[in-house]
Amino acid sequence: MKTIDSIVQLQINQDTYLKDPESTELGKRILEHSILMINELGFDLFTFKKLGDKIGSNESSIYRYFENKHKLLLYLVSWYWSWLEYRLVVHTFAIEDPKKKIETVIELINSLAVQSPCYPHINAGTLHDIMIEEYSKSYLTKQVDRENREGYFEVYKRLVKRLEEMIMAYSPDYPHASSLASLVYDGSLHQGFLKKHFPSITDCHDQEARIEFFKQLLFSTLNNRKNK
Amino acid sequence: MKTIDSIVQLQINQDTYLKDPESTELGKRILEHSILMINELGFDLFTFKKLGDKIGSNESSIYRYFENKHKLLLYLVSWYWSWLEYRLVVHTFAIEDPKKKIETVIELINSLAVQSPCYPHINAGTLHDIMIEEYSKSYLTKQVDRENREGYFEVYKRLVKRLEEMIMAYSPDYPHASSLASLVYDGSLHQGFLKKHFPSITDCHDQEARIEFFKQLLFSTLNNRKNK
DNA sequence: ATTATATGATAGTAATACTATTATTTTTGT
DNA sequence: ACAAAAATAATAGTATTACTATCATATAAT
Repeated sequence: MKTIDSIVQLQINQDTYLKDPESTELGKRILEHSILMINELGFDLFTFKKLGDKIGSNESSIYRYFENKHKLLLYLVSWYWSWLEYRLVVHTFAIEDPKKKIETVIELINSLAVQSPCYPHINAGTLHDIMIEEYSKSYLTKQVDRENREGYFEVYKRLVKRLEEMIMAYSPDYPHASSLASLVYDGSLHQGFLKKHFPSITDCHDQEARIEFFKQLLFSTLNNRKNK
Repeated sequence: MKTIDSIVQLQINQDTYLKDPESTELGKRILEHSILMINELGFDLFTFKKLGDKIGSNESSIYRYFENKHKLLLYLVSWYWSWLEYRLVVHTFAIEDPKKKIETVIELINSLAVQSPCYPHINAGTLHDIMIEEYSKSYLTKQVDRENREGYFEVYKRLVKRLEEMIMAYSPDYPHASSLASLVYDGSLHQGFLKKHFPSITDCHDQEARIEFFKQLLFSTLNNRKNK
């Protein structure tokens, strides 16, 4: 019997691509190897030319799938958040206890990425590394406001709002639920970066430590407020 | 009588520049207008050619001060952190109460940048905006480990450690002092970005709200631990 | 067998991120 | 005031990037 995960299709914003990369073999090769290459070279040194050479295809063919590498990054980022959102919903839906719900979210955000059976060409672990090293570049641009209006960041904002709602369910009188929620998402990736490159300014040297850190942070903040 | 701030010279890592931009008029013009231009165009579209045109100087002359625009960004970032470090030390040195010390740091990090009288050509407000929009790009590179070894991020790490020490003085048994400290620095800039571009996922719509948010976050976390 | 459609190969453009060389101006030391 | 040194400007040139355009070929669908 198939697991639920292996029948799930993720919806990615159609404006990120010209031609759906999931619809062809070449498209999937583009996704697979762009993830590996961005991780190897870094986003700045990654080019469609190099990717074409790697997969034995032509630069011009890749341009038929993605307008440019920025859009490809937006695609990958959306894919990552969509996959996390799916797992988050599945894992928290049936939970009644608001505290347990929040704990589960923190665990999911900070766990090493789980591979999706439906997308064997997308290496979730490598994609998670890209999120740590390159994610900010997808929104630290001069076009961020236009792209935001055009809906490129919807999944991410929805994810933050889901956590925000859980926080409000747990502590209705806490006044900074959305800042706290966005802090957990951004902070988790940032602590992941520090662990790799600036270990002297973080104590979260593995995912367990990170989970502990954020759980304690969040519940102290909320409980303290409660008793106020 | 001169204020103390107007006799202070900031020490910037000498490897960020080829020729000290503070030593000449042209150097100061480079600093002044690079800040304005990076803010206007964004770091990605900013080039030495455009800067040269703007200040009526030649591209090649700018290359004599900075190896490339990445090094210039490292310079500006170091300048920002150095100026904050200086103000932080001055404002907290004489404070005895560990709680008051931490509160002061959070206020300084989240206050609109104060102009340095010694550096009229460096617009601290604009530089703060650059920190919000471009700072991450200074370390999200493939050379980050080498550059870290070469000392380019020392001021920043020292700043984090200063807050870390204050946290430990306040709560010696808290196990995540450095992660909490780095979270405050990174989180403050990130909340600043959200306010500008993704206002729906933050409640910190002005600096007072941000200060309140981080103070409450930090002291709840630490106090909860204390009573444990 | 014909025709769409997808992919590949090639060429070309403007901009970027420089390096190198030479000319001109400014500063300074005597 | 003048020569030497230092700083800056002007010009040219290179490899790479980020594309666009055109045309050829392979594959699939009717």
